[in-house]
Amino acid sequence: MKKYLAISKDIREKIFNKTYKQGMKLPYEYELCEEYKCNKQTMKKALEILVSEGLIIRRRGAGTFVKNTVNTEGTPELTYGHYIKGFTKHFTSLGEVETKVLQFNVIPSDRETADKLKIKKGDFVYCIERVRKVNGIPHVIELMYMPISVITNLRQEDVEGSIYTYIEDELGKKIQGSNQLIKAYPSNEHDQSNLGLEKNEPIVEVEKTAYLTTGVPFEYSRLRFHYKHFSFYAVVNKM
Amino acid sequence: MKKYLAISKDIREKIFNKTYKQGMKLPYEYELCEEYKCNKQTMKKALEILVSEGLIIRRRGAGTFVKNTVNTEGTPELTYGHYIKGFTKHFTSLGEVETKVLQFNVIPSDRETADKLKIKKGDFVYCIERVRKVNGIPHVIELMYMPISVITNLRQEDVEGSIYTYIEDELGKKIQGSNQLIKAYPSNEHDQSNLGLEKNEPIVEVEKTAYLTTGVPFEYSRLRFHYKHFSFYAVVNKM
DNA sequence: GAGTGGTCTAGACCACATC
DNA sequence: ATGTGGTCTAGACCACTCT
Repeated sequence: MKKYLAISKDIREKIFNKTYKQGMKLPYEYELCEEYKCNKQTMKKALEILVSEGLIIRRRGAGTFVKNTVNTEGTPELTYGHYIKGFTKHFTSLGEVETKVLQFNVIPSDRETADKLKIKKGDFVYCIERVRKVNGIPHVIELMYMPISVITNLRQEDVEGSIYTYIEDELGKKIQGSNQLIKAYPSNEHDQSNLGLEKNEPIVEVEKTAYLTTGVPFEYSRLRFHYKHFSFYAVVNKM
Repeated sequence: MKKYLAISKDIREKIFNKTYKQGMKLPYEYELCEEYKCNKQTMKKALEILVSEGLIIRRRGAGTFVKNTVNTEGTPELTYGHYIKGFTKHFTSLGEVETKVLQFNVIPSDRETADKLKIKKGDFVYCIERVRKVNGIPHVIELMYMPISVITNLRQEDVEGSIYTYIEDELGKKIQGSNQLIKAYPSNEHDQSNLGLEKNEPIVEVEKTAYLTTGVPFEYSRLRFHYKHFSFYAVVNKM
């Protein structure tokens, strides 16, 4: 285990433990270095993680403090947040994940899909449409495109389960991350019937391009969430 | 200017310049160190910024590469994104910002507002409701609460302009950041008449708690955006 | 095996808020 | 003026990818 991750984990726990309470000043950097037997830079890196998570703030000349706004009760991390591991792993803690496959075809890519996936227009892609439910409640309609040259031999049974698990465990490829554009729209009839929405109720669309550690894009998708099952929590630190 | 910011700025420009093109390998770390006459750690910090912006990826044993998904044409940064500087500064490049004040009162805080602002229920807060327009087009209805003990002597003319400018320039206080929860909802009649929405069109609500560098919360607000004028771009890197 | 980037240390000096 | 956290350097060693 990397030292800076171990340290940040320990201090994070102390914040949730209320060993370090809201608004409280943490020991000075050099004291923490002694406590954890590490160098200044390592401690800095550990604390930077907690800053980016919105748990602490650091002020030159003053010290390091637990933020007043920390929610030490239930973590609000049921939110969309860092959804990179895929739907299954993200929601599996909440209940039973079910998948209904609406479409599973191989088609020639159109201009936009080809652009996003950095392939040639007309190159074949999987076109997958699925409804994902948690405890029987529909959360999202996923419309995904994946190049058959990258994600090889995808089968119906993989599509009914976790595609990300297939990519990582079966194909042995590593996922790097994704770019996501989040917007809201009025729902259409397709959304309404599949997600159980009223006519005036909206969806939140996430347009997502995901790629492997090699830099190769492997997924372009449009995820249409029931508005009640989408929230995004962001911590914004100035500069 | 900090060295690592200067370096990351220069390399960022080279990516947008196409001096470094999509998918291209950057020089090795030690070569970049020589080029910019800096230490390994400083270069690492500079490149980390570009990683977090989604412009490059680094792979141990392989090298540093410009991402294939970089949009080197128009920056998509008209998005909500890092909206910390406040609406005025964020949108001022897009056109003329107008503000219509619907409410400007001092009221006793309710339980929820007091909790968020870490004050006692009943402590007085400014209650401000404004419609913000860009080039005459309404973008958002802002409903804001600020403790009168923190944001002192706010006047009608400040509320008609930029409150953030008042806080920083007149009061000389520094803004640290904010926590934001983003969700979509069907619009109500108030939204429809003020934002020019049809009955079936939604809004995106941002629930925001902002605080000063001292850790003191100074703003709790609910921003209701016209759905066409809200988008959020996120780069998610695994782990 | 060669060559990448990642982690960690030790120490000098700087910028900033107020102990 | 003091004492915080921030930046920068120099160098050792480790982990991973690609032949």
